[in-house]
Amino acid sequence: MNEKITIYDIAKRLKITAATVSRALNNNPKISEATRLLVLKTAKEMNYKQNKVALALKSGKSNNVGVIVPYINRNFFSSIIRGIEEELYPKGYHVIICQTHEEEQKEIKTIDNLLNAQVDGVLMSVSKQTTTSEHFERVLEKHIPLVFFDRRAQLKGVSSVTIDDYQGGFDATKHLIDQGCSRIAHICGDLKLEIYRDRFEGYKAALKQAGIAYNEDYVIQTKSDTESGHFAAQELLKLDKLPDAVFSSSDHTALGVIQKFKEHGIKIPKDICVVGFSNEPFTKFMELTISSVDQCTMEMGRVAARVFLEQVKNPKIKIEKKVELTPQLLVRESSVKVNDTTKKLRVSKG
Amino acid sequence: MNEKITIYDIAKRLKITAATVSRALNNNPKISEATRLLVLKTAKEMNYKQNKVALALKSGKSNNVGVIVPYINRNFFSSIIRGIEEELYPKGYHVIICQTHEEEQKEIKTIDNLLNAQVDGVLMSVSKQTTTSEHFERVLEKHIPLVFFDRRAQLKGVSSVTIDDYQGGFDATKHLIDQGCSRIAHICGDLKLEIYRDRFEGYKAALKQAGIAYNEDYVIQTKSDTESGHFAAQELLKLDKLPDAVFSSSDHTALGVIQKFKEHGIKIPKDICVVGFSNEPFTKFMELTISSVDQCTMEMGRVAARVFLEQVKNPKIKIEKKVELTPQLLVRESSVKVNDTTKKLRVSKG
DNA sequence: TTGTAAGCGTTATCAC
DNA sequence: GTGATAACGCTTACAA
Repeated sequence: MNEKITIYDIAKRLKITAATVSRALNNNPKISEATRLLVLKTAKEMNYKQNKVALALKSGKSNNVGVIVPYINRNFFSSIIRGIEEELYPKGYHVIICQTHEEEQKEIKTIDNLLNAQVDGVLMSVSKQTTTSEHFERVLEKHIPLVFFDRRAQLKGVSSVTIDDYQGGFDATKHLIDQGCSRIAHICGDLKLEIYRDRFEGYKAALKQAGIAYNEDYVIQTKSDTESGHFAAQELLKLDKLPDAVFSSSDHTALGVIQKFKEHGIKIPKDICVVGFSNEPFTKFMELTISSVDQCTMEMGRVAARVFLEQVKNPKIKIEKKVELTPQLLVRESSVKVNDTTKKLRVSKG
Repeated sequence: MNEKITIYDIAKRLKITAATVSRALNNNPKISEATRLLVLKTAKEMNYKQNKVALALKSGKSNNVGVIVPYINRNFFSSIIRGIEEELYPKGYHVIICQTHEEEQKEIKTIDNLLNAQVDGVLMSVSKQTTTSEHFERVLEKHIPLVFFDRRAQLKGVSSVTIDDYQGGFDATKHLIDQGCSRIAHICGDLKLEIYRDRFEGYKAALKQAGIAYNEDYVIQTKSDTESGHFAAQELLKLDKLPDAVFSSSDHTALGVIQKFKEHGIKIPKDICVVGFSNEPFTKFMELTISSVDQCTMEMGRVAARVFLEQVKNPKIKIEKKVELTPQLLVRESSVKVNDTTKKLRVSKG
C-alpha cells in the first residue's frame, strides 16, 4: 500500500517484462489487446502511478515552466500568473513561480536555477534593475522558449506579450480632452522603463492631435506609490495655473493626487479630472471611483502561455512573436464632469 | 557551447571517471585536493550545470513543493504564497502553484498530479467545496509532509497554520463595545467553514463578557462580496432598532454595508461603526479608511514553510504542529467615533 | 585516492 | 506481440 509501485512490480506480478507494461500503459499499438487490458487492470489494482521525474530524465522534458515576476503578491502579477496557470495546467504543465524583488542578481540566480531544474520554458517580466542580458541568452542557447510579458528586454528572437501602453496613454488623455480639459498634467513612472515611456508618448500624441501645446511643467516623474502622488499634487499646486486634469501612469499615485487635492479643497472631478492606470482593485471600491486603464492581466497571462505552447509545438522553427494587447479605458467617476449628463451614462462601475 | 555537459564529459576530458567527478563536485572527502580543484576548474570551463532531474530521480527528492490555493490572484493567498516562496527558495526549493477554483474535483486531481511529479511536500488551503479526505491521506501514505494554512481539513496527524479567528472576532467586537456600541450586528460567511464559525464565536464571547445579550436578528450569513454587503445592510435596515455597529467577517461585505448605509443617509462611524476582516489593501485606501483584522498573511506563509522544513529535517518522527497566529486589529476611521478624541489618537493608517 | 558497477523509473531500439 | 538491453545523468557502495 505504501511502497512505490513501478512498472517492474507490475511486470513481476504478471510474469512479463517492464517494456511490455510500458507499452500497455502508453497505448503503444504493438501489443495485444488482452495483455493491454490485463496490465491496465493490474496497474489500477496495484495503484500504480507514473513517476514523472523518471519520465523527465528519460525524455528531457520536465513539464514544468518557470514564471518569474518581481513580486507574486502584486495584483497585476498574480493575475497574470493566474492566466498562465489556467492555460498551462490543462496541458499537463506545472508552474514554478519565482520572485526577483526587482533585483538583477536574483533574476540571474533564478534563471540559472530554473535551467538546472530543466524547465521547459521561462515566462517572465524583467526586473526594473536589470541592465544585462547574458542570463537571457543562456536560456536561448539551450533552446528553451523564453517569453516576456509586460516588461521585456531588448533582445532579438524573443517573444513578448505586452499591452499597447501608447494606446492606453492616448485613450486616457483623449478622454480627458473630451471632458473639456485642456491643461492636462501627466504623472509618469521611471522613464527608463519602456512602459512608462510609451504611456507618456501616448499622452503627448493625444495632446498634439487636439492641438494642445505640450507643457513640460505639467509632467512629473515619480515612483508609483501613494506618497509620490501626494508629492506630485504638491508640485502641481505650486504652479501659477493649476491643471484641470491629471493622467497618472499609476493608480496609486492617482489616489495620492486625489487625496492631496481634496485636502486643499479641490473638487474631483469638478475642478480636476483624474485618470489612473492599471485598474487596481481599489479603484472601483472607492467612494469616488477612479477611472483607469485596464491591462487585461489574466488575458496577458493566457496569451503568454499560448505563445509558449506554440513554440513548444514547433521546435524546429524559431518563433518570434510580439503580441500587443489593447488596453481598455474604464471611465469612472473621477474623470466625468458631474454637469455633463450625457457622458454620465457611460460611467462604468466595472 | 550548446550541448548539455554532463559529468561524463568532464571525466572524459580529464581521463578520470564520472564517479570521481561527482565526488569532486560534491566536496566528498575521499578525494585528493589536486583532482578536486582540477575538476572544479574544468567544470567551470566547460560550463557544467548539474541536472536536478537526474538528481531527483536518484535521490527521490525533487526539491519542489506544491502549493495549492483556491485562486492565486486573491491578495490573501498571493501574500501567503510570497511568504512561502521567500522562506523556501533560499533552502533550494522551488514552489509549484496550483489552483482549485474552490472545486473538490480539481483539488483531488491537483494533489495526484503533484504526487506523480514527486513533490517533497504539499502546502495548501482546502477548497470550500471539499468534503472528503482520501486525497489527503494519499499524501500522508507516501510520507510527504502536508501542511494546511488558513483552511484545514479535520485530519489526524497533519500540521496546520491558521490565525486565531476566534481572537480576531473577539478583538473586533470588543473594540466596538469599547466605542460605546451595544447593538452590534455580525455579518458572517458560510458557517460550515471553521474560520467563519470561530470569528462568530469570538463575536459572541465578546458580547457575553460585556453583558450584552446575543440577538439572532443581528446576525446575517452571506457570501463574502460587496453585493452581499448591500444585501446585509438592507436586511439590517428592516429591523425595528438599527444596530449601532457592524462586525463583518469580510472586508468586501463591510464595504458593501458602508456603501448601502451611506445611501440611506447613515453616517459612518457616527451612527454606525464598522469593522471588517482581512485587511484587504483597499481598506486603507478608502476616503473613509476601514478598520479591519489583519491576518499576517506573509507570516502565515513563512510559518507554514518552516513547519514543512522542520518535518523534512526530521523524517523519522511524525510532527503534528498546530500553529495559531495572533491576528491584529487595525483600528481605522470606520469604527472610531469622531467625538472621542482620546481614542482618535490610536487610529492607524497602516 | 580512484575505478567499477549498480540503481533510481522510464522509454526506445533492437531482436526474436 | 514480447523480451532483452541500453540510455537519460547522477550518486554510492564496494573493490582495488
